[in-house]
Amino acid sequence: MHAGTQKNNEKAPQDIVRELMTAIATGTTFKPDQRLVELQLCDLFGVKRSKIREALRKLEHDGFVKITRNIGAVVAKFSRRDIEQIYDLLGVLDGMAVRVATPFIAPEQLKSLDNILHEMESTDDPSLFSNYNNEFHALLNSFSENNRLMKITENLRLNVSAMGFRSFFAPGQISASINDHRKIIEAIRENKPEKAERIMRQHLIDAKKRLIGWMYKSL
Amino acid sequence: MHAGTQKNNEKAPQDIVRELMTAIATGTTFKPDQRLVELQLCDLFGVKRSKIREALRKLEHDGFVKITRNIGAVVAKFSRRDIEQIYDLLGVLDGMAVRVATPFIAPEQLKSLDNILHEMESTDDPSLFSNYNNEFHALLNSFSENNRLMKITENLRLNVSAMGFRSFFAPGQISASINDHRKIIEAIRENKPEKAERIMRQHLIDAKKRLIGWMYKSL
DNA sequence: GCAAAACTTATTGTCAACAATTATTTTAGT
DNA sequence: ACTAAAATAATTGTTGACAATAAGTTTTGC
Repeated sequence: MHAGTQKNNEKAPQDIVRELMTAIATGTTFKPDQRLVELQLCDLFGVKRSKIREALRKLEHDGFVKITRNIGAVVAKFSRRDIEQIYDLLGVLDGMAVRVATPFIAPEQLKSLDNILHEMESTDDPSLFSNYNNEFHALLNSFSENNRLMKITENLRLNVSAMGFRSFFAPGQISASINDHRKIIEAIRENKPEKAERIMRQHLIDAKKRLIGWMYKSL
Repeated sequence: MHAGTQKNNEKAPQDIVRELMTAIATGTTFKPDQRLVELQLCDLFGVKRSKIREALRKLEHDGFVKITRNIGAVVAKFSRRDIEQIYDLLGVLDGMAVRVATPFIAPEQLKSLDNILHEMESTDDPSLFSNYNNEFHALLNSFSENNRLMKITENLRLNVSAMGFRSFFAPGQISASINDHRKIIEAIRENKPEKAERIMRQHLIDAKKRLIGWMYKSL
């Protein structure tokens, strides 16, 4: 069925944002610096221009596109500096989350974290691994019961994905990540918030270094 | 160039957001739970409805209003939990900022921080003090050269202001704040990033406790 | 042939009218 | 006088048309 004919109406504008966001984040449909033409998106998503415009504004606010007046939206391109900024922020925020959450994490919650870790251990597909990794951190952050923190970190992670490469292609990233997560779970089990925070911070600093080193290895 | 003069039109939509944001944040014009009617805002700002709508969406995204379908925007109301969340986040983010910045802060930058501190010492108007306080933290955060962090913390601080009370009415807040800032500057001068971070964190934890204690003193 | 100017097309920005929904007032019944 | 239903008004949501601007194409002058 063609784009125009929606028997029963209405994709929620929120869904458009989601779809566009993941389309950008996975990099399957749109690439950095690509221009996003409103009418084309209308066709693609089968909605009217007002919805698309609204969605694009939200995406701009979240850093996925850059909108220039009379020119429109282009997919954001991230610099080395951007990557460093994002990982630094994730370090302190994820660290805070695990510190706050640790004293209150119930055994079954710990178990669910452990389950995700097991999934991570049983795959070597970087893309799949990345999904589990995001799941792990998102779940852990949710235990902090700070929904602002949740939203910020979720957004930062999506931005990382939107950079167009898979972080876990960097050599050593996967095994180091598994190791770190194991240590984090251990610290939670021991009910040592500060220790968990320290490990989490270092975990993201190391990931940043490995990633940057891999991306700019030729330099 | 102020509100009202619409001979030649064109107030940038960005300016509308700013004005509305500060109007909400200062609490002079709008109060929590107040409904913001689009046409009234059009009148007030002398712009068309499309601009207002766009501005309101941005404000919603930043947490200043809540938009409900077919009802519209109402000024956000913050709970005790919100305050705790915001201060916790500010603690780790401002802490990170000062840690990252400390090794690179030049003498004249330190001087400008010191100048703001002197201004803080020479007033006892809580509202004015609050402005200087925001200025201090914003300047310090800018030295971290992490513009994402800048944006996040700026927003969180505006949210604090939007709560409709002035944080520095809480007893002891002003003198304790001056003391903490002095210690932070000292740590920067000694070039001790981790120490500065620790003090900054504690600074915001203490502020949170004092504020919460004051707000809910009857309990 | 090439650069600049003029023209054409494509795209975004703005607006006013209308539709859909919610809030308020009036009316009717007991 | 009170409640519930109906009617009215106020408000937000959506759309298509048009204006303003940028991008692309052809023409012109040299």
